[in-house]
Amino acid sequence: MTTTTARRPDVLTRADGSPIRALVVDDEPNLAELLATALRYEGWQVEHALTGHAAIRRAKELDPDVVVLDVMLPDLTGLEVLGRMRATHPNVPVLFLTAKDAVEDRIAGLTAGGDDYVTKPFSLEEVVARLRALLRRTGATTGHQEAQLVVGDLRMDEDSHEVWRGTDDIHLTATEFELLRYFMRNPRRVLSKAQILDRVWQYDFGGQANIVELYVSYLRRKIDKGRTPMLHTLRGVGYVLRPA
Amino acid sequence: MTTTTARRPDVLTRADGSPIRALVVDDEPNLAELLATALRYEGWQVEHALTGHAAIRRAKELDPDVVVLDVMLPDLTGLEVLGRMRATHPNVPVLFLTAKDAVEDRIAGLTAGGDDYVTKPFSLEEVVARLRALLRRTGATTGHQEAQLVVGDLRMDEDSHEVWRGTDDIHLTATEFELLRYFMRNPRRVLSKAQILDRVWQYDFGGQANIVELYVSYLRRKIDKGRTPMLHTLRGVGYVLRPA
DNA sequence: AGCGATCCTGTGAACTTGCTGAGGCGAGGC
DNA sequence: GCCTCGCCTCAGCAAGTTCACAGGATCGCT
Repeated sequence: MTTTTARRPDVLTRADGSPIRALVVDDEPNLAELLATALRYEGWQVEHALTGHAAIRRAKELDPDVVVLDVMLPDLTGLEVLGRMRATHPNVPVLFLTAKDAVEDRIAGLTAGGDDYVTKPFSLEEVVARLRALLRRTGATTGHQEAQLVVGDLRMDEDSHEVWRGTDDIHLTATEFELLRYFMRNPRRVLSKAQILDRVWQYDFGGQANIVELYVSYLRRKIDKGRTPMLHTLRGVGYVLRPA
Repeated sequence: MTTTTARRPDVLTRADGSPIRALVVDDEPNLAELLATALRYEGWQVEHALTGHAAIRRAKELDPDVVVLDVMLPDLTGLEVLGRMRATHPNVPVLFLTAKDAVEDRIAGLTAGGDDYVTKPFSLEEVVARLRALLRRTGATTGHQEAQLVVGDLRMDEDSHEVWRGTDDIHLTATEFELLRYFMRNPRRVLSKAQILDRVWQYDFGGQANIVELYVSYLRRKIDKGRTPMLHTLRGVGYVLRPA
């Protein structure tokens, strides 16, 4: 329970093999904690800051590989923080968090430098996926594979959102895609419905738990139908994706 | 972890392969930051100066390959800066930024030497495209291709603004052209509506977000109608241009 | 076998997202 | 000054997606 590395086949690291350093900037402690936990679980080293000024200061000390930045901070706007941070770290990629309905929450320029953003409420899988995409682009290294996830004859390209089983390509909706990505990032590992709900659905989802069963059912129809099944149910425990 | 190169197939570099050096001169910090971010994303090394005097000084030290110069600076006029800069760097190409309603004869004088200008508010794609055009003329090199972009049987000549699909030539309006250029510079890559809006529309565009859908619809009518579609929608994610 | 718990999936409603026709507005050409 | 063209808004429709619900199937246990 001490080591936090090599839990998964696809841990990203810095070029020298040391852990990715992430800086989370959000003034909402619960949300920041949620994010920090998820990122630590990726094997990354996480710091967090509550204000724009604190963020700029921490960035100087930490020299982070990636920054998660709420655009609505008590003291500075996202663009201001970005500008000041870019003065010392011109290339660090930033993932912005914005409210969905912040009416004309001017996002202008936020993605101009290849940065990205997600709207609240988000799912952790999505945040992690986008951070990984940003890191891949700026040269963090993974043991072996690149933007493709492969389990058995199942293949997923995270960048283009394409999925194949063998030679057939498979069209998935956004939610189905995220669910499958979660499975593919955790092959041969049993995932409970609660875990799935926490990772794949938005953090404020308040619906029925059987939504997971429903989507597993959709997925099976698309990836297992007429083939050797890869998605298995462990009654009372959860689901597992196993190579055929 | 600091490398910003080789993200795209068409990165411009200096003759010896080192990154392009750009100097951005504008007294408006947000705008300068926006430009710097976009140019860094092109893989260039960017410095910026807030005043004419600072610009002249930085130019001497930096020996830039290209300069982006606001004609309205607090201390000197564009012409003055240009003159002094040309004393030390007679050939460096300059892209001027001017207000829409600037006096035209002034600009005529400024661009006489093969330089170029764009009016504010501009779109990042336009600025980048013009800078690339200036650099091409002064001998910066790109890996392989020249002023032509090719994706599948789609072909675009950036200099002449001509576009062909197969043997048919296609007439596009200015906005359609920029949108397609953005797609063609990022083939097989999913582009979100936000990214597109950020890059292709003017930075102060405050209108309806569905303008992107509208123009994608126009583009499809012109390049995909009656053919194998190349422009695909990924619901909830964005659009992607894929060779047929 | 029988029983409860668990899981699967068809149905349909609500909602979201994307597409496109109609039309207003302004700039530029004639 | 009129006409054309390009840019854009708006609104309605179409299609795709998400989700609740509930009845039926399956499983594990006794």
